[in-house]
Amino acid sequence: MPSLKSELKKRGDFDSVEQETTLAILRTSDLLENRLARLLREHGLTPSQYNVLRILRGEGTALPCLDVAQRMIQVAPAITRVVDQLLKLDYITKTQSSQDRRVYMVDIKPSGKKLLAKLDKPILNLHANTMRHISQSDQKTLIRILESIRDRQSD
Amino acid sequence: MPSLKSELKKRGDFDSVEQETTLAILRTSDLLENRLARLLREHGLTPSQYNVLRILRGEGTALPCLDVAQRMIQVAPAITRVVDQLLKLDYITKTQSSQDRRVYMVDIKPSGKKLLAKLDKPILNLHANTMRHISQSDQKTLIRILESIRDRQSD
DNA sequence: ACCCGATACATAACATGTAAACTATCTGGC
DNA sequence: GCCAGATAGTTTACATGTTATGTATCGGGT
Repeated sequence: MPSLKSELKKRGDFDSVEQETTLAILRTSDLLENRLARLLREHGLTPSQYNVLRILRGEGTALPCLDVAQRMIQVAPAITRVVDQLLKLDYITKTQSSQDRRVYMVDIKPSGKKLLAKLDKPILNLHANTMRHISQSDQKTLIRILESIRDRQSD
Repeated sequence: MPSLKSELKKRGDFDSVEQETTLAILRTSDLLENRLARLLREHGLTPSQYNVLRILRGEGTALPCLDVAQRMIQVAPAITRVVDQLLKLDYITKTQSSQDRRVYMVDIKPSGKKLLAKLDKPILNLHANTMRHISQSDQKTLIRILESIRDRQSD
């Protein structure tokens, strides 16, 4: 563990470098989430709905609800509702599996794919714009450090 | 709370380094948020409630609701409810200002300060543990890059 | 064949974020 | 003074995340 005590004294608002790092990540994430949410809202989608569609398009085949949940790092109840929403919006299908009747397979419809296709470029632009002042080298550094933070976690 | 962080690395034709950077930030933030939320929950607090208490303790004096909201980068309606919750929990006070009767000042009570004092060390430990494998130098790099991402945003 | 634990979802209850509309109050210009 | 517009908060409606709990179904061991 790094030298906590030496840093404790003059850190101003922060109790430790670790805390400052954490807050920096949380704040930045919040900013990015909001920007993405705003863009998606213009197209009538929420971030969760968008993520489900992205997963289904990426997979290229129908998936059980829980598989979608797993890829979104989310819990079952959240998926149930998002799937319901997307069904209402007519972007996906949901069919009970005949092999295992507990399972419901969801798949993206052409209308969903069309919507995603319309979103691809604006979203790419959004991300490019957000990072336009950050060098590729800094971005790679960022990715590397963040990855090591995530990978080293036990739970 | 999921805890299964499958790092799927699929590169679509519209992916980019910028997008990867964004996703890295969002995923890491999600992880950190969840860990903090779990710790706070053990003490009966939500992250929002904790943040309000932290702000009030840090300020050292009563604040108008909207000032609290501003510091949390949140919108008014969210604050109204969190303040209500904290009132019910008896951790804060809320009094109408006599100068401007539209304004309601909120302040932390001794019970709130006591709770925060109990939380300080566990939270410090949590952050330290999360970052235990990350060098101080990497953390500072991280903070610098994230800061420049946030600072360069127009909105 | 039957029961019991595991699995896939769904539902309920709660907290929070967002936008939009509403109330109360203040303030500047007339 | 009075009124129009701004400001502080609240309320409402909606989507989502969380935990706890319920329901249907599957599957293995006896």
